[in-house]
Amino acid sequence: MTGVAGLPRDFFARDVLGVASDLIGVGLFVAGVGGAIVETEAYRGDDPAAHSFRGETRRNRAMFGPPGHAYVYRSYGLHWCLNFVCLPGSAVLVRALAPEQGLEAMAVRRGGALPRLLCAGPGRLTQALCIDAALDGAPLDREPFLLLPRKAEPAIVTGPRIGITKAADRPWRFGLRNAPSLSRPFPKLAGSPAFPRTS
DNA sequence: GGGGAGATTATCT
DNA sequence: GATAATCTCCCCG
Repeated sequence: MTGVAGLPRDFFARDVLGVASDLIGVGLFVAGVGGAIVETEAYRGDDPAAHSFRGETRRNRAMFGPPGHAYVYRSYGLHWCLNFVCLPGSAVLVRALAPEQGLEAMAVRRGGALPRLLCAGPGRLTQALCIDAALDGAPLDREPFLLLPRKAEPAIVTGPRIGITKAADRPWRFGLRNAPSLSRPFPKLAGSPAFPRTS
């Protein structure tokens, strides 16, 4: 098997929306530290919110490379964010994990954060897993990465992507329903009993 | 060459 | 809720 470890060959070489959804529940480990992916977002080349929308730059070069590799970029000058490259110009942002392995290492790297907050956000999970520019463009089927297929069909919820202004209405955020480590809750459906119109 | 926005987060009010 | 931290790219001169 030559694909990403345990995942079907060409798992990433298809529409980014399907990849983002199918990544929920997949195990992500870096040097043995990590857990199950519980939140992702899809960014496509024809999507004004995507870094690749205006063409290739030094920062986004990995987004135009082969599928199944990492795209790591610095966010707001402080944090690193991890993406999985799919078809050229498209990628999945990994936003949150449910911590499983290496809890102590994560806690040290995260300054003693509560377990629920170790990997609950794109900047938090990269800090917990020691992901930075050194892994930009790295293949996901080799060390230090390890990806393991999910064991059961997860209950997936969707909603608008977080923190963007362009194409903000597209529901391209995917999550594991009721996961404690989500970066933020998913919005309830409008008109549901949880949100009575009080006007 | 300069100013502002951005796929964020910790800390304070 | 508001704000600071301060990298990279974009757009306008």
